[in-house]
Amino acid sequence: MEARIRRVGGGFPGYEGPTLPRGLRSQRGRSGDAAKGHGVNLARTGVFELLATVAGQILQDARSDDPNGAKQGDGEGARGKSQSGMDSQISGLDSVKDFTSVDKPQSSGSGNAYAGGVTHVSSVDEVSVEGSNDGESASCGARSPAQEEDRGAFVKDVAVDEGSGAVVHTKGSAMEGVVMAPVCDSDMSSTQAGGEVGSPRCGVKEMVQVSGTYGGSREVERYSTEEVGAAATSEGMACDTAAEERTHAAVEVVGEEMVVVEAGVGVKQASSKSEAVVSEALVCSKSMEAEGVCGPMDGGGCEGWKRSATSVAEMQMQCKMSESEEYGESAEVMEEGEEGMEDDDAGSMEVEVEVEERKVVVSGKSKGRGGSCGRLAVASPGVAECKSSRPMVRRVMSRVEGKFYKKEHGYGTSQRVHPETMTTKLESYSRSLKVRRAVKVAKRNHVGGTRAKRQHAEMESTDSGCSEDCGYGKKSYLGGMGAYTRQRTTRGAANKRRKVADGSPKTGPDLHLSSSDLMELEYECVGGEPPAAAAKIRSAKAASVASSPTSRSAKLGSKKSAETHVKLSIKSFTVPELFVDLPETASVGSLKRAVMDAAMNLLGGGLRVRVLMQGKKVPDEGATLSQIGISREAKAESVGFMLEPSPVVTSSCGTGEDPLLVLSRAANQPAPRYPVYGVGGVSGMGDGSVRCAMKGRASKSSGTVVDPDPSYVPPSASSEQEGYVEGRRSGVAVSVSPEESVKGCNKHVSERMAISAHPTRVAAAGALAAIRAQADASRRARNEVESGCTSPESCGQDSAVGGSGAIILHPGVSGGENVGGMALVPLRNKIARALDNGKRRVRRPFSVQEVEALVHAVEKLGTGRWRDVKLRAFEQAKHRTYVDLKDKWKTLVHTARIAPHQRRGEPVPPDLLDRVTRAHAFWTAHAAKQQADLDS
DNA sequence: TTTAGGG
DNA sequence: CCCTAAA
Repeated sequence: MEARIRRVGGGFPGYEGPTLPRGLRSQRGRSGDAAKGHGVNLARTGVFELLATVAGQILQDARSDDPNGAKQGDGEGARGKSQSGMDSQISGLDSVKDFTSVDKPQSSGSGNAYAGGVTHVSSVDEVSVEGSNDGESASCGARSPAQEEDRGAFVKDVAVDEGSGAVVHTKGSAMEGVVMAPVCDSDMSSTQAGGEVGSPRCGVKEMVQVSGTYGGSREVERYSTEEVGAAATSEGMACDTAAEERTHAAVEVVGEEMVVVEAGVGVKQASSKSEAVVSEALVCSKSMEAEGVCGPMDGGGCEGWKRSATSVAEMQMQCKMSESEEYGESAEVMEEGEEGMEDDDAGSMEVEVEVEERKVVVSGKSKGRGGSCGRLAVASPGVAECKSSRPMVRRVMSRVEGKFYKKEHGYGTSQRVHPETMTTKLESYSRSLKVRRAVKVAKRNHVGGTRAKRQHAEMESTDSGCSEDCGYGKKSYLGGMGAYTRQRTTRGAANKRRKVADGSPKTGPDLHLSSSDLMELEYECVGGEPPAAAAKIRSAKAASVASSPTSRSAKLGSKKSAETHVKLSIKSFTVPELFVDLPETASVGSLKRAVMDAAMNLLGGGLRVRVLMQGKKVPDEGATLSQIGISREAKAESVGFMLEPSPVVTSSCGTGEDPLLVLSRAANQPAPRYPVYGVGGVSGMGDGSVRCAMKGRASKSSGTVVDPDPSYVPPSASSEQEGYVEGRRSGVAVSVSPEESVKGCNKHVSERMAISAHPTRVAAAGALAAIRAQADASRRARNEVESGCTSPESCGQDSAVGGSGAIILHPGVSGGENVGGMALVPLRNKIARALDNGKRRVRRPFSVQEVEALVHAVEKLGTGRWRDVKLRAFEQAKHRTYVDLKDKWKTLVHTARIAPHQRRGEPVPPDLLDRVTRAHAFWTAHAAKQQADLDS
């Protein structure tokens, strides 16, 4: 009886949350699948990113050459499509900056009409917005394919990079270095991605933001602007970062109501002169009504400029457009007669930002409805500090709607916050070194406290690249096939039955490694500078710990610090031979593509990382590094890594025996999805990460759980440090879930290769050469100002290679498993549906952020409109179907009713459960009433 | 395809 | 999460 009636309400009385943009409905036409089809290219990209991640530093030089380029996500080249550019924003994070005092601009521009929505933050140094426009960079990863879709969702993450030169500069006056970065939130919902799911970009370190959001997070959006100090300082490498200095300012908007501005200032050398820069970001949040500044436009979404926003004006236009969309939605809503409250507009927001004790830079208040555009100005008072490697953790207290959320920010990191969940903590840090890409972000959020533990996975962890579902960044742990625990349903009785399986989760499962985490770990190893990244992480954790009950992370962190770290520099991976078959008449471009395809397919088929010592495969997965000979004293040369196809067998993940890490799932894996990116933006949550399930190992190895999907940010980047990973990637976490990624983001990626013997073939060497050539080319291109990639493909390739820079194929060394003399033929399909194979999807527990997003959406939409809930809050979370959301709601309702000690899994904040209870009661009553009315 | 529910 | 009946 309930069903169907519910549509009417606009929100239940108790619901006070900000309203989300509803533009989604308009999408109704799109079938659920809409999401499914995007991003073909992305998929590829994602794969590459994975490789990149894994590979780590290859091609460093390339990067080092161009600072700007470095930022980008690179791997994405594939994406050819436009959107990618934006994502990268995060990348730049690493750079260190100082705050220099800048005061200028506060006033600038602010004259806007928006009702109070303007916040000014002034940051020192020049601020530029970094949008990764570069074609190359295209780190799209961050964004989930979904994001790319119509909606403008992405906008959020847009950053304009000056470095790229042409790009956006609007006002450019260098002098001021002011850059306007418009942000649009097209819809709250869509945004997240960055997360997610976005993007999940796989493992993109830099991309954190993306969509990770999970699902949904549209509500929170984050913008970050980075500036590259054009100025002089480029040389000061001391800080390790690259020459360029950047200032990173991120603004997050949650829902409409909240705007958080995060200003990260890279530390630059003190000596360097810092010029005050002001960055202003225009944020058009949907909430902000178009009324004000932005005029309505017809939909176009912000997407347009993601890629190459050329001018501010355009951006603004975009904003407008996006806004209009929302409007449209509202209108629609009205038509439907929802009485509810559209909270969207209402509310006031205050943001307080505390930067390293420096002062609150921003404090703004915006009030509901009126503000169409908010402008943020960041002023950074202090002088910069340079702590080189150390990440600074800043806490930002944001008060939204009377609630405070703490956020911690690492240097340069920008993350997306899950829309609804303010609690997400993001931390991004960038490592300097030559390679900046190392930046990662680990986010963690927990309101209640996450119990996830993170361990140093050492070599084991690898999936970095993996998962990002578009948007969310969460970590999921893989229980392993066997370990998989069945979710409890709301029914109480059910619990008992399946308990057997559950046991594991609690014990070991707590540990979650997010892809981002993994990345970090790797870096730690590689960089050896535990201090920097590690420290950051630690600090972040510590901070997070404070808020979370469980202090595991803290423990881990401390423990970790005590250990001796091994520094490894991975220059290349050995991969199985790849053969491509081309006619002599084929063009070089064809060759490149063929190679790329081969590589991608290989990846798509699932790769594992094998550790080689003295050229021999390391068999014992459980052995410590020191046991197998990897120690500080050991020669780096003795250690090698090899990428090999993961076994077709399902167990790749679960098998603990092999020291291989599965980068991507084997085809037969349950969900071979590769998350490409997280979301865009914040949403970063994009999901895209691929999750590698490290089955069983979690407990054994201590918690190495890989969470594939950091990307999604539920709202965006909800990657949690511990709990999730969002791929988060750098600022935003994006997590990708393998499955989703495939589905949503990259369908094609998942293809597998079949091998067939073929007479003519081009040796891998040739392929490698081609790849390298491309990498070089891409590198160069990067340096150039803006590279427009004309052809998506080529672009994609380049970026993928160069950006991720990671993978280099070595023909000579083929792992034992190579297929000799065969041509790789991709088999398409298949991966996508694990279920078809009878496999169960990998379990991906909802993160607090996701829960928050879900609750928020349900408060507004009610139960019985799961599709709308999905679109509204989890559009970018490809792995969350409306059925999943419905199921989750069911479990939440149940959870709220049982005693806390009976609850399992990551604790859901009491306040959230209260909201669940209230919303459930409200909507149940509402449905009953509706039914009664009908009956009568 | 969505919704609603049982499992 | 899965599976399915209904719609």
